[in-house]
Order: sequence, then structure tokens, then C-alpha cells
Amino acid sequence: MTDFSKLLNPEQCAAATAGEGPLLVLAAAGTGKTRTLVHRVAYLIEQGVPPERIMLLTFTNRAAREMLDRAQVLIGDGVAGIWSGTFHSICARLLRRYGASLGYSPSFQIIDEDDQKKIVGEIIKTTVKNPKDFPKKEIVLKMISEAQNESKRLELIAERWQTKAAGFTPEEILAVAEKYAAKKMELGAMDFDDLLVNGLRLVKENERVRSMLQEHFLHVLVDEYQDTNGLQAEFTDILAAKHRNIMAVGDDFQCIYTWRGAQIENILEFPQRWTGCRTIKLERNYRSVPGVLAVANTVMRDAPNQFAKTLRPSRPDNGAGLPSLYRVFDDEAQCQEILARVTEARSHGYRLSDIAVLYRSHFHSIRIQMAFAKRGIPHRITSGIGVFEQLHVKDVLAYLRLCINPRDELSFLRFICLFNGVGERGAAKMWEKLGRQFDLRREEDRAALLELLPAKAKPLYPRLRKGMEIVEEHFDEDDVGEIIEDFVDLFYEDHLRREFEDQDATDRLEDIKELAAQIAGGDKQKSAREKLVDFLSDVALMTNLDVRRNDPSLDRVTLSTVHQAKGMEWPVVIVPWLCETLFPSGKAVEEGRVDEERRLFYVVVTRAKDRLHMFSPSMRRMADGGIYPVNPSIFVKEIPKELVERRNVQSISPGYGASSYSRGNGYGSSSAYGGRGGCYGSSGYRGRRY
DNA sequence: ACTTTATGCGTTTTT
DNA sequence: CGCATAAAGT
Repeated sequence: MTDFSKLLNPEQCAAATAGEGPLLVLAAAGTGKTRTLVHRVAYLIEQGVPPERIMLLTFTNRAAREMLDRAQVLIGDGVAGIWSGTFHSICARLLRRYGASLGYSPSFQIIDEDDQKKIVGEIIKTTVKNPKDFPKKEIVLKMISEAQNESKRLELIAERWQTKAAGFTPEEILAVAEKYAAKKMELGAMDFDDLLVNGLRLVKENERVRSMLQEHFLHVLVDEYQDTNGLQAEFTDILAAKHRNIMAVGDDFQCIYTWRGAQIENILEFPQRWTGCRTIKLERNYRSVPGVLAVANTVMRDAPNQFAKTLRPSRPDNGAGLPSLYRVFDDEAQCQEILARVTEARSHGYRLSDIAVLYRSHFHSIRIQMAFAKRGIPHRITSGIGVFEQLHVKDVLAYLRLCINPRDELSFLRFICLFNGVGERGAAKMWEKLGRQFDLRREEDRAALLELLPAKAKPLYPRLRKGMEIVEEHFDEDDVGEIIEDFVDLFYEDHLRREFEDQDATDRLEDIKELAAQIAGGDKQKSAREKLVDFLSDVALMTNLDVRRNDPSLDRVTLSTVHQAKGMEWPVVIVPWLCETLFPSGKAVEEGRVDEERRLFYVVVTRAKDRLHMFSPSMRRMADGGIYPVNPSIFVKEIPKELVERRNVQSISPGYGASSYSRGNGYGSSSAYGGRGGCYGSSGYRGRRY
């Protein structure tokens, strides 16, 4: 028997070894939340709870895997049986098993945002009278998603939007939404929201399934509980209703997904919802030096609606000193200073992988990326689009999907559009003429396709046909790699090289090779077909966080959004663009959602273990070539003077603009200063309240 | 009629 | 840079 009191502090231990009943663990940043959960799992299994009767819900697949890996070290292979994963993947798993009662096949497809946009775009184009004034498909999808995630009526949401922009009626939105739902049903597909909605429906409406699952799961553990939405909270409430062993772990200070439906009330009101709930607070921070924690504590001190928590340092200062605040002239100066911090960190013995640059929005990183590239500093960015959302990957996946499912309309359309002279409309017609199916392993279908192709595309056909023949031969053997390779060699490489620049095309080919290796690397026992089915079934649920593995042999600086950095830590954290309208984002301020931005700032501060470098440039260059002054972020202004070390960097001399910037007219644009000359440059901020 | 190519615009956060 | 819309080309 493991002595948990030796491995954990008293609060952690109390949480990990708690007896039966509902439990809320308020784990402030860096207080060993993951550690506690991992030990909880180990404890339960040691107590004889069968792994397959534990459900562990996390926010990312990466978090789930990390916990299982760590639990495995403690208790061995038993962890394999645990039901663990994101809400979306757990729901998908349940729905594949029991979704028949809702009218879904076990092999329903999961469609991503890109597919959603295509479908809704098409519906709008064909059903709305004046698409010009109609909201864009993204907006329509946003409304639909909000209705789903917050269980609201779509009309009400549409009405609210209507006050902002006219040009449509709620009824029209409703009609589009209905058509969208019908189309998904016809395709046998679910989007991300459907996974949650249907997962909940499954346990809510199907009494047999509900009581079976309620009986089955003895313990339900939920990580990052502050970011659950209404559906997710209800889902876990129902699952745990029978045995009442629900453990919610989270930190209300780190609720940063309300825009996606997360309800901070879920965690705040958890004790009321679950009578007899015990609450344990973890406040001892093992991650950061005292200087960082002092700043973090002031950030949240006056925030409304919270469980009061104070981070208590347990690490010594180690000479880290105070977090620093850099007032720099502009983008360029900021990049230079960031490079200097990186160099400095290395001279202190840190590796590149110990350093992260964390920003509010992806586009804040562009110049920094370029600066790193120019200096030859290895870095890794988590770009806005995921690995599996890039078009070249989607093209290959479409081909593979079509291999295993001849009725996959979306994949056929995508695949056939790769041919010269075939566009959206032509593709749709061909699909109809082929009888709404295309089996590339059948000679008749291939011949029929050849007939339908426009003259321009025909020369390409023989080569592709060869690929298809190879699929026919190799499909039930063991090599997926070969199928992909043939597709690329015979057909796709030419396509890529025509569409993209040399280097870009080469990079994309590399990606595809990687993809092939990943699929082929699946379960050794299985055939190519089975591996493919496995892979394709939940590829939509894999995010770049999951794929971009944290390979320690690759020593690189991390560039990431704050959102994607949640749950992670680095010895050195650099935060650029702490300026008004950027962080907090202008949109959030307009819409009165500064409190969430504040929590986001709290999250980024608490990622730092030793050093925290914050930047606020005083000038911002816009796309029009103009240069505008910006104020420091309110979050930065609020930090008491004595808690940070201020550094005023004056590396820029007047007149540099002509040499460094080839584009735009620098100071030219008349509106650029907004009549406020002199608030930048040598006088700097020194002496001003900051 | 449909596809391809050119041009102009504007950027939150993501399972 | 990526996406949407507009004109030109098959």
C-alpha cells in the first residue's frame, strides 16, 4: 500500500484519499492539481476500484494522456482500462456504442469547423434570398453553437444579433439551422457540439443506457471544472447521480472559455448542487518563485465572484528577483529585447525549451516568429490552425476516407475538386451522376468517373487510376503508408507543386509523410483498413496540442497563445503586447468581458516558474503603414510598483524607420499620431505613472 | 455556366 | 498572411 501522506502535502493527500461522496478541489495555479488527480486515481485503484469503472474527464487529450502516463508509473498497466479523455472524445466513444437509439450509426463521422462552414455556406447560398445582407456563415454557426451549448432557443439568440445588424429574420436563421441539422443527419455526421448535445441526450433520454452507465461508473473525476459548460456539467451530474462520487477539480481564477459556453457558476455553485460536498483548497504553490506569485495574487485580488484564494509560495527566490516590465518603443524594439532575454536566459543555463513566448492572439506573434527565424533560433509555434485542419492534410484524409467509405459525400467532393477544371458545382453534379457514391476500388465506378471528368482533367486520370488499383490490392494488408505514398507520388505531389511555392510544397509533403507514419504506427495487430478506421474515426478530435508532442530532444522556444498554454509551465515566460486593445483584447472590452481577460492574464503570469518578462510597446504599426501610440495594458498599470522591476528600453534612435522598414511610409500617415506628438520616443515613460 | 486568377481587406481565444 | 469578393478566361 502506498503511503500517500509521504508523497503529497496534507491538502493534496486529503483530496487524493478522500472517501465516498462529492468533492470539490479548488486548486490554484501550480499547486499540484495534476499530481493530486493522478494520486487520486492511483488511490482508487489500490482500493480495489476496477479501472474501467472510473471516468476521468479532461479538457485536452494531452492532459488525459499525461495523467494516465503518470498514474501508470504509480500503479502499472491497470490504468489502461480507465475511461479517460476530453468530454468530446468520451461522448464520441459512448455514442459509437449506444448512439443507435438516437439514430446514429456506430461509424458516424465527426466533422470539423471547415466542413461546418462549407455546409452552412452552401445552405445560405441556396436558400436565402439576399445573401448579401445575411450574416456570414461563421456568425450563423456561432449562433447555432451558442444555442446548443447554452441550451437556449436559437430565435432568441438570432433576435439579439438582429439588433446589431439587420438584413435577416430569426425565422431565416432557424430555417438554415434546420437544414444544417438535416444535412448532418443525411451525412450521418456530428459536429463538435453535437457530440456534447447527443452525449447528454443519451444519458438523459435513454433510461436503459442511463441507469446502466450510472451503475457502472463508480467514480467520476473532472479536471478543469471551471471551464465546463452547462451540457458538460449536466452530463457529469447525471453520470455520478447514482454513486455520488464526483470529484471536480479546478480553479475559478482560470476560467477562460466562457466565450465557448463555459459557466463559471458550475464551479462556484458546485457545493450547492451537491449536498454534502466537501471542499478542499490547494494554495501552496510549487511552481513559481515568490516574485511571480506576488504579482499573480494582485491580479485577482479584487475580482468579483470568486472563491478567495491566495497563492502561497513554497519555493525560495533563488536569485530570480522580481518579474520585469519592459517599456519598449515598438514592435521592432520588442523583438530585439525578447531576443536579448532569450540570450540572457541561455547564459543562465536555461535551455530553449525552458522558454515560452505567450501572447493573447496569434497575430501578435508574427514579428517575433520572424525575428527568431532571422536569428536562427529554433522555435515551435502553435499556429491558429491545427495540423489536421491544414488543407493538404485534409486532402489526403479525404482520399483515405473515400477509400473506406464510398458514400462519404464531403470527402468525395473535396477529392474530386483536386482535378483541374473541377470546382464546387461540377463536383456536386458528378456526385449525383455517380449515384451518390463512388467506390474507387470498383472498376465500374472508376470508368464512370472518367466519363464525367472534364477534358482538362482527363490526362491526370491514368496515374490516379493506378493509385486506385493499388488501393484495391493493398487495402486489407498491413501497409497504409503505401496507399498514401502512391496517392502522393502519382497525383498529389504535382498538385501541391502547382499550388504552392517550392519550399512550402516540400514542407507540406513532409507533413503528409509524418501523417502516414502516424497512421501506420497504430496497433500492430491490425490491418491497414482497421488502422485507418481507427485513425479517421477521431482524427477530428485531435488538436495540435496532442500532435505537437513535447519532444525534449527538440530544444526549442515555445510560441503559443495563452489559451493553449493553460496547464503548462516554463522556467522563463515572455509576454509581449501588454497594451490597450491587445491584452485585454479590444473586443472583449467593448463587450464588457474584461473579467475573463483578467483571468487570462492571471493564467499567463502563473505559467512562469522563475522569470517573467512582460512587454508593452508604446507604438503600434498598422497594416496601412501608419504608426499609432498605444497605452500600456490596464493589467500592467494595476501592478503595484514595488512588485516589478521596470526597464525602459531606449534602443531606438529617431530616423531608423527609413532603414528598417521597407514597407509603408513609417511616420507619414497624417492621422497616425492623432495629434499627440511627443508621447513616444526619448522622453519615454520614465517618471510617469505606469 | 463554372473555374481560375487578381485584388483588397482585416485579424480573439478552440474542443 | 488568409479569405472573400470581383473580373477574366475556358
